Amino acid sequence: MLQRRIDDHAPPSRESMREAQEIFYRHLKRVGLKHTDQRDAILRTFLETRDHLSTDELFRLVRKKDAKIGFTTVYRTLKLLAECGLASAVPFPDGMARYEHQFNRRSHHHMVCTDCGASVEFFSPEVTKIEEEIGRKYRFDATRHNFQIYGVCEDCRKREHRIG
Amino acid sequence: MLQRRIDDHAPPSRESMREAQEIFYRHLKRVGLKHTDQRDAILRTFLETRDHLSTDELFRLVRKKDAKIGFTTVYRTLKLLAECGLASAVPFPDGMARYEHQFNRRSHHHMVCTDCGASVEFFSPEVTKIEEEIGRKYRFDATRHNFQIYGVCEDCRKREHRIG
DNA sequence: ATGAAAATGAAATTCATTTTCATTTGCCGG
DNA sequence: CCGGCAAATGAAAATGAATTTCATTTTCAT
Repeated sequence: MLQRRIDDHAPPSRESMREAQEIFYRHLKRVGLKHTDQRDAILRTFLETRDHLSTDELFRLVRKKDAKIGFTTVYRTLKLLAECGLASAVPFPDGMARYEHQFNRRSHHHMVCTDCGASVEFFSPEVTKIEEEIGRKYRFDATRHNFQIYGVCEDCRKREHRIG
Repeated sequence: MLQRRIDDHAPPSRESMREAQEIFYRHLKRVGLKHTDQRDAILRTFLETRDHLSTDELFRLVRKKDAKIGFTTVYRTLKLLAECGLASAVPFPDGMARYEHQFNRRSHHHMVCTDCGASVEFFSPEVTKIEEEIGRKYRFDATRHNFQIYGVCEDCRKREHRIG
């Protein structure tokens, strides 16, 4: 099931695409890795996509552009993107590792429909405040947090009502 | 890595143990399943343990009490416990399915140390308030939420300081 | 007690993830 | 521009948690 993402973010401009590539290349150089066409293609595909992608889903999208790119390369590149902060894992109830891109995105959280899998982003500055407070209180060096709300979305509730 | 849990909850009294068993048996009856010694032993072991257990970890604990109980039965029983609300999955960075028991526990969340894996519970009624607000706003029938803060705990920070 | 339905547990299977390895490619020095 | 070496690639194999299968045993309503 594709985890459709309902959000407020625009497709990336050529500008921001280049900016994200810069970040990626700088990271590669820093850890002594090389710049390749495959990594380029994978980054571009990833940034263009709004959904929460599993490795396999990203692989399928990449393959449409260049059938010679293998699953393993997509898998490894996704890890690199996560390392440099361009991608981050989002835990979904289906248990598969899913990533969303984080470039130029403001802090947000997800409501996930346990029925159809759709996720709606929401924004709550309070959540970030709680992270800070708790970190201070427990002397934890808090670096990130995870907040998801699970439930049934309006569409699914209506559908169930019609059927039931 | 065992996910040690630092919390405020007491070991279950004989009283509350029986209460939890009641809930379990009622659930079994409702879905037409049977009461067995194995399920009993697994529930008891689960309730007595404070850590966040993977299926395998619970299996090892159960096996100490009764070596004849198989992994499969533990796996299936854990699912049943989750179904009737006595157990709930907690997503940890190690990616394995981990459960904590929910009987007589007040709503809480976790700070997870990404270094040593320890988790500290914290309580924040605001988080529950946010769940309600967001649910109302987006007409989502919110049933539960997930909130974890990741970071480095004080002990690990000190240890790293000594080494580095 | 009896028999139908469910439970058990060892083994097999599934499937996402990760590693291996032979080959190809990027890139730094001259 | 060239040589060489470290890294990248990708197919295939390995891993390992989660799940299913199935022959046997147990529960429980009658």
